[in-house]
Amino acid sequence: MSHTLGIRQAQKQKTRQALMDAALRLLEDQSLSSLGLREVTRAAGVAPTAFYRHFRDTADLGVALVEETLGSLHATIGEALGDSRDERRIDRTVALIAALVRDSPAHVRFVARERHGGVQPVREAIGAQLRLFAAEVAAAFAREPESAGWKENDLLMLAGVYVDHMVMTASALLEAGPEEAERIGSLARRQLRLVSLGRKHWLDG
Amino acid sequence: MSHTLGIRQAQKQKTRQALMDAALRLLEDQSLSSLGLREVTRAAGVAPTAFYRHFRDTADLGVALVEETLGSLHATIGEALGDSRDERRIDRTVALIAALVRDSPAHVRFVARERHGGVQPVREAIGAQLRLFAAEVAAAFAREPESAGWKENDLLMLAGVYVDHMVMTASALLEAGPEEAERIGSLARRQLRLVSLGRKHWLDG
DNA sequence: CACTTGTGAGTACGACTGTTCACTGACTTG
DNA sequence: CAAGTCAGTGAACAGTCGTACTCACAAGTG
Repeated sequence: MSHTLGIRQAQKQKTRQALMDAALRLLEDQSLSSLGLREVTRAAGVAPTAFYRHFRDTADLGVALVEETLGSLHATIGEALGDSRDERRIDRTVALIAALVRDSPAHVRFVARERHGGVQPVREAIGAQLRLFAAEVAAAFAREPESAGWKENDLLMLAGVYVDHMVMTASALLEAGPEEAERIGSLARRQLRLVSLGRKHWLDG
Repeated sequence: MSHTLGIRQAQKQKTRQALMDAALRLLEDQSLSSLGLREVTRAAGVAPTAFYRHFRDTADLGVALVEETLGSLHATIGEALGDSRDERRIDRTVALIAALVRDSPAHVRFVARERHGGVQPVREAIGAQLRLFAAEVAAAFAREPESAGWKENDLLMLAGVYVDHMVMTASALLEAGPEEAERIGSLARRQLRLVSLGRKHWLDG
């Protein structure tokens, strides 16, 4: 049973999680580049020096937060894209984004904010994850008969539009309150339908 | 001749501009929420207290930077969108973005970064400007015969896709070096063409 | 001319920052 | 059960931060 972590390891993980949770809460109204190490430890109820047992600096913590937010999302998104009927897929995708924003708004806010933020390693971590998503979306499209005749490059282009659009929608849902969620969801679905129409006629000319 | 500012006013403007330029340079590798007042004045070669003569705080300076970056862009963008031929308009739009990024990368980086950044007043200022752009783009589309039968709401939806896409392209051009500019420009043009195809067939069903 | 106004300089303050170090005490291992 | 490991502590370091003062001086006004 190598699964059961020792008491020691378990408590370490707990402190690490406390630091990440505290950081995420503080990041709701500031950027990572202004997040102080002491600030985080204070909010987590830990001595400042304990921070170094888990992260090199706040940028390192940021990268860990990216992993936590986006790392477990690949399976979910692949599932939603598996639907072959266009209308259904759009509905499921938008619903997935809406659920994500509803259930963990702080995580989503963090990623949207730091995607172009002032901390390079975090920007790169997010960029890498999003490129991964785009590749998966492209692969899902490639499996459909509609994609016959498409160049791989163009499939990636299309996937890029989808992924960018998801991030934009998530961000819009965040900035608006829950009362506007339905309006934004409807807007997002129409935009995806527009893109989907473009896809259908891509090879026409 | 009320145009000629007094020597006094002129020097004040000069100091103000020096502060904004210094801030913009510092913001290339950090976010506004971590930008210090002293940091800015030090870089501008001015005493810390002089800052208060021009701005209430760094957030206020940020709003001024938004105005400087986006305020003068409305005319330019309207001109590019005036072209009625689809292909030409796409080329001109992408070229405009590329030129903007080439000529004032720091300004563009600032806007892309703070659009979802940690300083609320700046986020709102950027949001307001982008909504203004979207309205102008929608108005430009509305003038074309292709838009007959379109609901105003759908025109705004289409315009939103355009504006979001411009920001994304600008940001992508920033993160990649100049050697990748052509590849990203080509990608952006294909994505706009996809959207344009969707537009043509929007009323088909 | 004297007078008001506003700009920028200078100083000082208390609070906060990241990082280092020696240390404790609970858990793990032989 | 003893020895070793190591997450977390608390004190001290040299900085930076925003802000509140006072002050000199130049520009515009009557």
